Amino acid sequence: MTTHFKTSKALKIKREVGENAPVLSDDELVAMSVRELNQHLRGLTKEDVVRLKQRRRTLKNRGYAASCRIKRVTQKEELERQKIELQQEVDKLARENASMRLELDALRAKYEALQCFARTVTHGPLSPGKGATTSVITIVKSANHNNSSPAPFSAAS
Amino acid sequence: MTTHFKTSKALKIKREVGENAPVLSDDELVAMSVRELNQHLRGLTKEDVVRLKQRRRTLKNRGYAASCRIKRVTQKEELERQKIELQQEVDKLARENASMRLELDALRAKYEALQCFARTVTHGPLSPGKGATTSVITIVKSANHNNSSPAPFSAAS
DNA sequence: ATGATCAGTAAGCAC
DNA sequence: GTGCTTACTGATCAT
Repeated sequence: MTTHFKTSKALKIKREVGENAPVLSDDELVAMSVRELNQHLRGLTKEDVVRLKQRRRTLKNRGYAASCRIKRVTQKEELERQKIELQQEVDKLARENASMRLELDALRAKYEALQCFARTVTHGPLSPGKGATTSVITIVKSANHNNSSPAPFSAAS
Repeated sequence: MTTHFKTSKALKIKREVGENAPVLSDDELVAMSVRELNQHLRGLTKEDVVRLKQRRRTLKNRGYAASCRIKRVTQKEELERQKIELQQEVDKLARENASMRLELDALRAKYEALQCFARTVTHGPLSPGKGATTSVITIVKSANHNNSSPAPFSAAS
């Protein structure tokens, strides 16, 4: 449905060419170097020179505008891409975080249970005195680490 | 829109200017309602009517284009703002994460040391072993236990 | 009719 | 002079 034809501007230039041959297409003109342009400028009126240069400038501007729009869209897409990426990272970290928090709480519970157990074992059978103010226990243990039974102590959560 | 006081009929100005009636500013024209416009359209040539309506349309378009540009900039700024916000959240979660990981590792070490200790106590003070590389574990228990602040249990290997 | 957006244009800035 | 950006414009689409 887009009205796109090769000759872009209907609003543009009136062509009272008569016998003049407009042998320069837009693509050619815009892609031309300055020196190439000067060759084609030979034998033209000062007005024609100005006119041709202006047409070249306009064509260049058309391209610049297109580049500018493409760049704008690209940057916006890039921004949205980064945003999604960051959001995914947030989700991932939040999941890790929750998981670790659970693990930490579970381990804390296990540790405290084991601590209670150790306390009962070490000075449970002994005379408790009154309030268990401070006790220092020193154990000498060997470096024999072949525990065949996996968990000698476990606390139900 | 700013010129909307009461329509005082006493200040009514006649504009029987014959055919010369261009005294309508852009702001007035663009802010005018259709009915107000029709009032100003009376007694004008069909061509003038078309011309005035076209000028109004152009002025409106000018405003639409400005809104469009503002919207574009606003959306881009919003995207960048959200991006910064997400980045900060990532940083915060990552810090929490690292901190928890440290805490978890420390607690695991404490737990395993305590587990070893409990094993030796429960299995009796035997374990002669052969190589008998020995390690000393010291436990200091006090009556006031807030866990995790001071290490109540320390292992030297 | 109104509002929004697209592509092209000239003006303006920066190099 | 070249390239980029902005405001404006008409065309076009959607409501």
